[in-house]
Amino acid sequence: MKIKKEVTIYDLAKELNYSPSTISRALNDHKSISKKTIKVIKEAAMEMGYRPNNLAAGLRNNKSNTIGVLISRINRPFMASLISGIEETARKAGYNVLISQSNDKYENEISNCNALYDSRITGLIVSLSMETVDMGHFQKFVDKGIPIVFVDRVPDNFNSYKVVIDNYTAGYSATKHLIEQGCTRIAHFAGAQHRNIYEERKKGYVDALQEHGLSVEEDLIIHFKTLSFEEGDKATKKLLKMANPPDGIFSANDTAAVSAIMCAKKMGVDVPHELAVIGFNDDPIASIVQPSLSSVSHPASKMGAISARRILEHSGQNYDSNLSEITVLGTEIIIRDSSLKNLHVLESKQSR
Amino acid sequence: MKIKKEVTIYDLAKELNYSPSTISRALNDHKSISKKTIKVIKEAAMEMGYRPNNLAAGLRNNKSNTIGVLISRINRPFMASLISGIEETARKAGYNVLISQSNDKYENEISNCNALYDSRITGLIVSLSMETVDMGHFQKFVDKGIPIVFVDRVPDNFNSYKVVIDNYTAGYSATKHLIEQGCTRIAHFAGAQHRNIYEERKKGYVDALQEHGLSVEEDLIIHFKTLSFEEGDKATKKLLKMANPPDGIFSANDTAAVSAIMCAKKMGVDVPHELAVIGFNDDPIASIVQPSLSSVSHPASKMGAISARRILEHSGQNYDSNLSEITVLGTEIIIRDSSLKNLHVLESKQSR
DNA sequence: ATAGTTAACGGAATCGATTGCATAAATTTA
DNA sequence: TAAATTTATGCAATCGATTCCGTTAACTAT
Repeated sequence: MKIKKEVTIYDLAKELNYSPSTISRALNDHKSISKKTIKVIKEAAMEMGYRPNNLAAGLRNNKSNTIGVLISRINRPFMASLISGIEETARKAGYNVLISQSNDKYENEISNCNALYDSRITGLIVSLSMETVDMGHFQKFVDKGIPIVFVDRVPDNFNSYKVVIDNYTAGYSATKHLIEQGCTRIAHFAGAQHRNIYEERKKGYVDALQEHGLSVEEDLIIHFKTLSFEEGDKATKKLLKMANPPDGIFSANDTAAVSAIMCAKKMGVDVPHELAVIGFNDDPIASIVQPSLSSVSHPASKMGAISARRILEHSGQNYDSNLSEITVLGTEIIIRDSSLKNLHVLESKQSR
Repeated sequence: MKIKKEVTIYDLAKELNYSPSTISRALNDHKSISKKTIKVIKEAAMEMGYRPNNLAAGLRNNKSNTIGVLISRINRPFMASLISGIEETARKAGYNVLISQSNDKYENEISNCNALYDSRITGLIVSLSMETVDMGHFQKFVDKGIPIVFVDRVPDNFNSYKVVIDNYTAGYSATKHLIEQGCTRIAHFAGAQHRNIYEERKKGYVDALQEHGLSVEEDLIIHFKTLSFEEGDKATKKLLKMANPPDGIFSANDTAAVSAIMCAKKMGVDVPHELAVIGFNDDPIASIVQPSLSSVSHPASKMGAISARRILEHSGQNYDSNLSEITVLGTEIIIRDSSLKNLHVLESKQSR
């Protein structure tokens, strides 16, 4: 197999009798090169099959036109959509996207962080691992002036760009929705409380209860480790066996919410009339499960796009150094069957 | 904000009174450097916070220890798991992963392909876009000796590594399963026939019918464009309204299969007794929908891991140049409620 | 017409790691 | 002990693009 040699700006220079400097400038539309020369050079470059060597340029400029992404897991609907949004935006601007997953392990987050750092990424987009508390591994980026955008799972003790949703309001609204549907004993499937998103969702839940004159019962707040299907199943079983079981559940994610629905059905508990359920994320499963799951929809892809744009803006020319800019996006309560008690009441009235 | 300067091998050389060559060799465990010197240099490197500059090394070696991934869409369960497998394997070997999605557009595939090429990736992992027919854009990789691994959606006219599942057998088995459950008029939701996976699944379907003495009716084979939920809903409606409707459906993906189940329920057709359904991919929704969807499970993450390993092996030293190595993985029929007629028959017999 | 500008381009250093070749020292062999 | 190896290290070119600093020529202003 013959290996073709790559065309460089030196080859172009020789061919066209220009210096490499001129070639380089022409290819970058430098103002001090005449339009005519630029045209000639670009055409020759095209014809000779010239392709820029990003590594060489990166070495010289000490950056690689690459955005690094550091997340917990790729194969979660939210994360996949997030990446999708990042990739789309980045690529349109001619940037590459490097991904790495921590699998929610602090150690992996550190080593991936270092690997991305070594790759001279232009900026870093992070959704923290479940375990992460100390933020030391991100300091080197700050020291080097490399922008970091935290998405969704963000730290509260680190000054940087942040792109989040209003978890508090979402939690409040979801809970309020259940209250409006007539629930009076609402349980909450809470995530790890050192992660902002879960803490805020819980706060919204608590405040909604209190502001509507309902008591907050610790028994009804289940603290999950991973909000998995299994955990949800177990928690639901326990709740429904209580002497005074809840009539509603606000789950901090959809996986656990779906497990609650399925567990309730298995136990002969009617959803939504005996137990109304609302989840979080609006995963694809939410509209498939029966009764379909009400949920809070998350603009995942948009969050990715915005995060990428933050980095592009930061490395652009007209960049206004305001490192702690926080973007808060709205959410939407998607009401489906799992929480719709009122309508049904209405219907049964009509059918009498 | 103060920007810290990076430590290079020259800094180490000056500090330790060695030449940069020695530093470089020591850091790479070159045999011609004494273990003592290596130890001294590595410790100093650690202490001074040295981090290798991948761009410089990449420029010199004309490769970047990076695996490029070119897929249609990230936010599909199968693809997300595939990437997850690639990333995990690559990172363990110290490789980075660059991702790009074509959104199933031929044009995007070409431009992403070029972008990855320009990034001097060590190898490329591809799952073809729905539109791709011509393979010209991959030739430059071959010319440069850069390995390409096609995964899942592979070409049949291009000599390269391939990692696939046995789609024919899977299609055959899925159809056979329906036949064994007593179905006699089995419809097929077929994908774009120029993509190997869909063509082979259909072939398996056709052969299974014929070998079991069932006729192949063109009316029962619906050719989809994207196998979306909407398409599936429409197709199911049409099928069930036929004078002689099918009693089984083998769908080439789960999305369309789920839509069939939901459509049938809406139309009052009992699944599985009046209509048995089996899908493909074993997406998370398969176990959530009711009745739960039988499906063919795809070892997505494993396929990703194997693909990555192919590239690592290729660029390793003891590489045996056998460019057309094809890996075929097995699949598993996951039987759930949507296709289980026999058991039910048994149960109803017992209950008499 | 002469000084002052501007436009268009070239020279050469630079980014940081790698490596073929050369050399010096240490060790073994004859 | 001289010669032949082996071991450990240094020199300097190289990868390809970028950019600071000139330099020349053409052009403008006074």
